[in-house]
Amino acid sequence: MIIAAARELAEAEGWEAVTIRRLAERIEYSQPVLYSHFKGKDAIMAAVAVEGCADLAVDLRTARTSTPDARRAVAEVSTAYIRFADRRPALYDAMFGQKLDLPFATPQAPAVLQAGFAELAEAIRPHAGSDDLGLLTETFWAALHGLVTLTRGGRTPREQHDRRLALLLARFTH
Amino acid sequence: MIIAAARELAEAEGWEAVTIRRLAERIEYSQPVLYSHFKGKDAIMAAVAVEGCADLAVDLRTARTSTPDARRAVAEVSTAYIRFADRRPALYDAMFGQKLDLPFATPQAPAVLQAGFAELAEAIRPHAGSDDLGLLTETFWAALHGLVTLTRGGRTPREQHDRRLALLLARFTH
DNA sequence: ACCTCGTTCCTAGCAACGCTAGATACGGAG
DNA sequence: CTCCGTATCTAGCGTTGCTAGGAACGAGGT
Repeated sequence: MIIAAARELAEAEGWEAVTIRRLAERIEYSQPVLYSHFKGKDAIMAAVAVEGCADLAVDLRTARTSTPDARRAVAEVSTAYIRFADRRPALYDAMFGQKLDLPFATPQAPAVLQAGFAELAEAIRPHAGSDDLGLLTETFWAALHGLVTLTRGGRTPREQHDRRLALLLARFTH
Repeated sequence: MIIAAARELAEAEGWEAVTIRRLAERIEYSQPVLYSHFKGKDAIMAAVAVEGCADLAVDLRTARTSTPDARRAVAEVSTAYIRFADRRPALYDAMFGQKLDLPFATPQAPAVLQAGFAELAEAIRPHAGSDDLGLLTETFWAALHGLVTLTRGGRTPREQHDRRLALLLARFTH
């Protein structure tokens, strides 16, 4: 209930509107109850983020397996990634925007997280050449993440988002 | 005084430690005085961010003009960018991390901001080929920004940062 | 039937936050 | 000597994350 309420509220009004008091009110318990389930607000956000990772992994997988063409697959995965960030800004924010004490690039990372990364890696693999797949995937991921955050923050005009993505893809596929 | 105090405090303890009360205490005035100079905390952060943009532009310029070799120039500019983000995390955060009501990719954008972007663009220009220089610069910038934020947020291990940058450069220069 | 005990939940409160209303001190202009 | 705009203050509002301490309640033993 707590996670669901936090997610709904965040997606509806943004994370700054998510307060312990409002969550408590919404689930019809008092505030201290939340602290007996989570260490604090950050832990609740982390839980929502993990849910979000699972969703993203699903999106990426269906995008990647939607076509046998290796070049189109990367494009599909990329647009799926960007679309996810675009349609679920609060979720994306919890996952990749904030400080978040989740183990990420380590074996203890949540499985859903590794699954999403693996989808990206599989899409990239045909274009890796002799480069290290893991590192290349991280680099490509960073580029996607940068496009998303700069556009979202208003640093980069939204209009030509597609053309920027095309430029990126042109440099990462061959 | 306000901007200087905010910047020092942010660089020393991070933005979450920067409160109006502490700033007021540090400059030895009462809190309302700050509100007669800035509309609110966000405006103070924006002012610090503009200062940071000027600093970054200087760093990028000296990096770009440090070598006549076009390929090395991009590399120098990139490492300068990353180093700036690494050594002044709070400043970088104010500039590109937060919501920030500054005009960015418009003619009204602060001159210092456009100056920094122009340095990036000049470094990229020799490798643009037939691509639109502005869009390509934005894309490259996004990739750098992604590398910075993912590493900073712990999403990507810091160790092989250099190799990731090398991969990125290999794809953006030719 | 009664007492005990762990669990679950609540009311109440702390310290800190961003921000604002209203009052006060002070200097130059008439 | 008065007036008035400016600069500054004290005090306080409403909100935040989080916690201390106590009340209610069901299971288990005597």
